[in-house]
Amino acid sequence: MTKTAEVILFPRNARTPAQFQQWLATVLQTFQDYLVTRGLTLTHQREAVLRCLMAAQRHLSLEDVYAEARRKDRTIGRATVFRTLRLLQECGLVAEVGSTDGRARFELKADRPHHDHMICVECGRILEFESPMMERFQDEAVKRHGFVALWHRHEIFGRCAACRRLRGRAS
Amino acid sequence: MTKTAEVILFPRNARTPAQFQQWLATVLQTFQDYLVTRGLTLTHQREAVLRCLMAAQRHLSLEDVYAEARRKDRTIGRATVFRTLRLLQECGLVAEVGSTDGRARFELKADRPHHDHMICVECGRILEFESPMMERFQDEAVKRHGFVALWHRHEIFGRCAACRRLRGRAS
DNA sequence: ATTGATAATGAAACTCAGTTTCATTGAGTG
DNA sequence: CACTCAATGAAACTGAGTTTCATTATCAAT
Ligand SMILES: [Mn+2]
Ligand SMILES: [Mn+2]
Ligand SMILES: [Zn+2]
Ligand SMILES: [Zn+2]
Repeated sequence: MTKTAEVILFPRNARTPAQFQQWLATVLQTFQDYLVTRGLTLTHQREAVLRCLMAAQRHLSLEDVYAEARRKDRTIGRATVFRTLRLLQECGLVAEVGSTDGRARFELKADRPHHDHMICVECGRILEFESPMMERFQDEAVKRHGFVALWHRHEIFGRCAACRRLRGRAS
Repeated sequence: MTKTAEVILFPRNARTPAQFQQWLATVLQTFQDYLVTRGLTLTHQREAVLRCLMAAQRHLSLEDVYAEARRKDRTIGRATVFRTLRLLQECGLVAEVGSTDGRARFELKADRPHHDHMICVECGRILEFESPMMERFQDEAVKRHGFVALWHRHEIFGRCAACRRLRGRAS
């Protein structure tokens, strides 16, 4: 049987400031291109939201983004953050991720391959992993049922290694 | 490469009335056993909620169960349905399933093996399938990260065969 | 039967993440 | 400078889910 390859994607590999700027420029361009097709413009508020997500080393909630963006610009509104997150999802740059506390989290899809999530019910940490074999058998299953997949969500809830070590043998 | 085995579980295989009664008795007993350990009792309201889920040929929302149970007993309350659904989840008889309309759906885990879901974004239909291979590679991935899985949710959103036929070539 | 303790219930109120409204501001055009 | 319309943020609204609370059912011990 073929070997599975999995990779932890967070924390994101360090980028030099120069590399970050490069990446930022690319992603901003992608966003702007989308906005143009909709007759919209890339405002500084919209850019701020995107920058927050790009700088983050974890999955942010709407409220997280709002708080973070607000540190730079005291007047930015929750509504704008909400609307920008929707735009970013529409153009495929951002995806929603499950959580254990009832608040949706968001992640950049920009520069990363598809992956699934393990979510720790203890500490809320989200572990990202890839499993090409799982994706492969999923494709098979979908085809077999004449279904056409648009997107999927595969989230495994449980306890992460760190929390198990901390709490001892109790599961 | 090994062949994957998938089975559509809904609509549930027909049961003779006698078989249904048998099944009902078993499941009710399981529920009651759990309630006893908590010092609670199996009331007729609680039984009604469970009966609704057992009789249903589709995934019901809280509101669905409430409406259905209400047809039998005009005074049953939304709060009781809510609380009963929670009890049923706690004892492992019922699980929550995703949806496309923002309302959680529930399904009996009672007599069925683990399975995942394909959810049609067009008609809301929920297709159930099993993929032992997927589960296998999932287990591998989980172990590799020192994670302990408690439960998981694997939901594929897209268009079902029926809706694609209806709407023509457009995806 | 009567009492007292506690489980159970349902109507209504509340929560809160998410979403919309609306008056105002800003950016661009002729 | 008008004029148009995208964009914004404060505040109001929404609605699934959840809790509160006054009332009712259950049942064990008199
Ligand atoms: Mn996947
Ligand atoms: Mn599964
Ligand atoms: Zn953890
Ligand atoms: Zn469909």
